[in-house]
Amino acid sequence: MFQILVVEDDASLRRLMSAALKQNGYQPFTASDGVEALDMLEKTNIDLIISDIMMPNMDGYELTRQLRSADFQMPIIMVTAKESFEDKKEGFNAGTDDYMVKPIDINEMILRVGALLKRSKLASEHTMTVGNCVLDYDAQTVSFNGEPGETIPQMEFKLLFKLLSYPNKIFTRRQLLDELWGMDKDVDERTVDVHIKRLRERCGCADSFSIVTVRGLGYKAVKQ
Amino acid sequence: MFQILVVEDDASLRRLMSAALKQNGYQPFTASDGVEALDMLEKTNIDLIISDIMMPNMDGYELTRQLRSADFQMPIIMVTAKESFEDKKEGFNAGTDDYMVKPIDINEMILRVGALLKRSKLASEHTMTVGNCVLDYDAQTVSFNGEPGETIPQMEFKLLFKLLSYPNKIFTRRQLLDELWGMDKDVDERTVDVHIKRLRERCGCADSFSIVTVRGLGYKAVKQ
DNA sequence: TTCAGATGTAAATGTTTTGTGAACAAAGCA
DNA sequence: TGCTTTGTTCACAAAACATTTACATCTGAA
Repeated sequence: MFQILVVEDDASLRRLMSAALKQNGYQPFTASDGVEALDMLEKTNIDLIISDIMMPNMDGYELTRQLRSADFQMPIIMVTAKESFEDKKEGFNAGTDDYMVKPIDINEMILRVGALLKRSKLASEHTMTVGNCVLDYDAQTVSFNGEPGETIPQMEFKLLFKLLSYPNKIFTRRQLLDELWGMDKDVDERTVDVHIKRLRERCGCADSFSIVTVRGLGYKAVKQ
Repeated sequence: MFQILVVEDDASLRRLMSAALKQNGYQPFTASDGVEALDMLEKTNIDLIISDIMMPNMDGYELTRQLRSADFQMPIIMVTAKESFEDKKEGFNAGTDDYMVKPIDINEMILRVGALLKRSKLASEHTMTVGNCVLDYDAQTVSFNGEPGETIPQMEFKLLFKLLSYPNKIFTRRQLLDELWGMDKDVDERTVDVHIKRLRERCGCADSFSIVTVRGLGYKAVKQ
């Protein structure tokens, strides 16, 4: 059973979220601010966190940053009152995985939780197999036809992993730069092209996927 | 733009709901009973239905059942006069997604519509199905008969998506240029013809729609 | 039926986007 | 430090696509 931590200072909303999670087969834990949350994380094995941004003592961003720097890798859903770009930007910099805007739709929350857990479970298996190709996230290696894995450059690996995690989904260059390089970096969009080119060469022997250009939009991985 | 069908026999309430939806950026369609509603569903691509329960000819439950068995998957909000458990039970059995009790709070209605659309959009991953043809908005692909989708050029995709979103609606070339190319662009109207031609070739194997010329006016997609 | 205007279509043209090699910069390492 | 690997930028070639053009064909009103 997945364990989910709800960090929210409004007690009635916290109860509502907690009840909905329980009803959907998750085990909820709660905290009313970031300090309590960190404390709770010490004592439990949390799989996913839903956290408000505005909280006393320690806000959601700070919580996220502390978690990530303490090497906690679970998905984090941030809850925000305002749907502003600045918020999202700061959130993603801090290492957030998803966003919800208040007032929260409980059904939507359950859906997002399910989606993130599914994805993170996949990611936490640490390997991804696509046809004759195996990616190992920990070793940052790619291997074909069962041969010993080859360590490949970080950027190429991240890019490949991202694309293969969402087959068929088109990523714009900007999206890839934001998500893989980071919002703050000021890198030319053409850089993506170069990494894509190198990836294509490297994955020439892949039998079950290819990286496809969608002119005017970006790139996507297509499974064959 | 999301298209919402209001099924309600009280004309003044229907108008009120319709106006509120329009004001909030949705495109409302109306029907006064279940039979009319089914008719309307043939001619449009409705994203969500708000339906009264008590109506002449065919009540809301029956409508829901017929829709679900005809494989329509859009969310349905039921409007009921009495807040009885039996009602809700029957409604959820029939396949309803949400409930509202009369007298309707228009703001609440808009909120519920927004929430449901967000959810169904998440779940359906942005696809539109018309007969044997599936358009995937994220992947910009078109597929027929369940075969793997083919990525098609942006303009063709936008054009096809637009036409199929409003089956039977006639678009003038000027309208299409303004809405798909953008007001500012100064493009010859004949350009539309060329894209239409290419689309027709591409969609030759579509079994349930075709793109029809309306001489002197423009083009429309017709469901068969 | 005729004819003018509307539409279909192939091909030419123009524009934008992408691929790619090479050079350079930065980081990691012995 | 000097060497190797990785990441980025740039410039130009190549490709993809959009648009225009020119002409054939169709349509409906007179």
